[in-house]
Amino acid sequence: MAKAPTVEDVAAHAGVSRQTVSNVLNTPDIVRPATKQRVLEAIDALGYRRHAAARRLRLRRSSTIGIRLDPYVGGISGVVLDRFVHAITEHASERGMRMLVYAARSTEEELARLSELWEGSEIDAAIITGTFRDDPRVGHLDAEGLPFISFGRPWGDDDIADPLHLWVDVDGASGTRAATAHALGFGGHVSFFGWPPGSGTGDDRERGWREAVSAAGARGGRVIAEDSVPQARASMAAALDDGLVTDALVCASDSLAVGALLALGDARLDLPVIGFDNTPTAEALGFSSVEQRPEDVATAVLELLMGPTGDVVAPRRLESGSAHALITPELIVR
Amino acid sequence: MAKAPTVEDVAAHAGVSRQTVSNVLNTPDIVRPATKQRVLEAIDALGYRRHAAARRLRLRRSSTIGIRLDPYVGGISGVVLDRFVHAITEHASERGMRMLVYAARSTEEELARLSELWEGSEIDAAIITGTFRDDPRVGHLDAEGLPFISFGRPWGDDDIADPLHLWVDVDGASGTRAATAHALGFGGHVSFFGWPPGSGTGDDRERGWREAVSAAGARGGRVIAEDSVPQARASMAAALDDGLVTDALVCASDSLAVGALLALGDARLDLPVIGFDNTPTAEALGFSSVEQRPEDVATAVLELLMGPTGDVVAPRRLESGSAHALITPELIVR
DNA sequence: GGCAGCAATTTGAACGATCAAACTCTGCGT
DNA sequence: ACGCAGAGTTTGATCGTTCAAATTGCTGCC
Repeated sequence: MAKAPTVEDVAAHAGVSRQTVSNVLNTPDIVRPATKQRVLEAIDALGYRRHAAARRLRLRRSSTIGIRLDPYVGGISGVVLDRFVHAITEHASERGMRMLVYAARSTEEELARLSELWEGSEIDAAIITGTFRDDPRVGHLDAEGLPFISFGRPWGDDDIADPLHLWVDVDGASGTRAATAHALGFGGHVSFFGWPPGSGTGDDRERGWREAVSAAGARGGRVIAEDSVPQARASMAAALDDGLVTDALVCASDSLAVGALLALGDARLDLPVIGFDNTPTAEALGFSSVEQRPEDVATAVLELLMGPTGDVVAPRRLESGSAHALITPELIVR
Repeated sequence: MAKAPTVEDVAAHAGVSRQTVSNVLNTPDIVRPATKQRVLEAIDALGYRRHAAARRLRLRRSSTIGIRLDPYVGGISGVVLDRFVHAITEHASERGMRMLVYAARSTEEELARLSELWEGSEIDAAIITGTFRDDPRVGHLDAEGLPFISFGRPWGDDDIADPLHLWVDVDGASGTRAATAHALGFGGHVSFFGWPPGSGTGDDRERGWREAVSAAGARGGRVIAEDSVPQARASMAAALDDGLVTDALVCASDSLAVGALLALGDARLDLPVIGFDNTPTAEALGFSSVEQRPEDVATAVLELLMGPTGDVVAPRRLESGSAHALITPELIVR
């Protein structure tokens, strides 16, 4: 292809100067309409497009956001993140932003990559996911001065009133509450199938079930397993052997739900099982599941990071109550 | 944070000139060891990092590759692509390349986005996926002069001897051949569950089964369904009603396999089912499946696009037989 | 007529890196 | 003593854009 045209070429073609072309693109209001018209025609005629690198150099901003692609670990649940990444890419593009992805196998590697990208001015901000209590990434990124936001709350003592950083999360308790309310339509004994206690996310989801059950004056048991189908199947099989009788089952994840369904099948039992994450597997096997709404998460993330309509990174201030967004998930009934 | 140091700052700190610092970074061999040492120490002391935008502007190359994030359409199979994207991100980073993702809802939108990125010098090359016969993207990208490679073959009359563009694909026939060979261990009647004819990928996978069955002097039927679990379940139920008797089943996808398993369960039948793509669902439900090896695909893609070890985009020439790579998939037995 | 005031446009400089050409220094042969 | 080769290093120019300051052209007013 021929050399790409520059502002100078456009200027010559339109019979104006460099800066006027720049003004047409950046501050069109200060250019006389007739001139603007001529410049726009020249841009069109030459097929001019701003050179991204030159612009970035001059503006000292890359208009790019970094996000990690998590390693594939097998299992069912990468999908929520993948959908989130897709949604954020779409919305970022609408605001003139680009998404740069990086791969990392560990938190240390992730921080190394992020420092590299930030110090090399390749990104203006980062989105981190799967935050946990006392997450080392928070301190590190704060120290580097890299603006960031997390999908996942800090899980501090009071993450809402005393925000340590910007975050967006899904209200897990609300999801299991809705699931439990729906499940109670099948009978008064609704059990919960969750993860070992200690994970913020898991405890939150269990709380929703507990609240809904007690609010309805109903009852239910609680079964625990690690988040893998075989382990879930085994745990649930044991629980059934031990005489767990229940009218419906609310699960902390679709993996647990699949394991439960398999165990129920083995025991020739059939009862409603509700999963969490609404993965393709839930859709394929046809069980109900709580949908995290990654689209809404993506919108909220950009709003906190760039303001309601801006096209530059301008993180919301860390003030009590306004530094986060809590998305209400939706129960998909099947 | 303080202003990031530049080459000039490093130079001053080390008592040398701009260019010497640049030489230490780019052509270390021509710098005297003692000088190099001093410069490296200065770089370390100041925490210097090259400014990506400045470098890109001067070098007229972005060291960035664009790849589309496919919209989430539901169903089971986005996973292969996600794993591929992850793998390519990892390997690209090892070669000093970055991956920029973009979202598009249609082929037209994809081309618009790619033109934008290419004309704005944001990317040096693109990777497209899911190519089909007479894919409009090929002509368009060729016309624009954007170097690209596809994951998925062109499906032309002779895509190997007369390459239209660079491509890497998985040898589907080889996968189903292996699956069928394994299935024949369960009896001499192995059937194939595939998609309606006409899709290159589907026909290719069917061919592998056909070849393996006839090579073994065995027999088998052929059932067809669209790639969705409910449709697969219905088609397979009908086939079973019609008296399809078989010792094992080889499927064109994990979606079909899940549908088949559900139909078999309904009919109280139990026979080995082998899927394709080795999705998390196959792992979760515990059926065998053909693994596409996205890692190998990623390596091959970069090799064709950048040469065996280069760190610049330098597409392989379009010569018969050397413009593609065909990856042999692996049967995962469960 | 002359000039203030303003809008529209132009010119010079800068962003931070690398290439190409110019320069310095040492060692060696004559 | 002089010139030359070559390694090592420095200086000037450039990539394409935007900011800041300077310039031009016009209107209205005294």
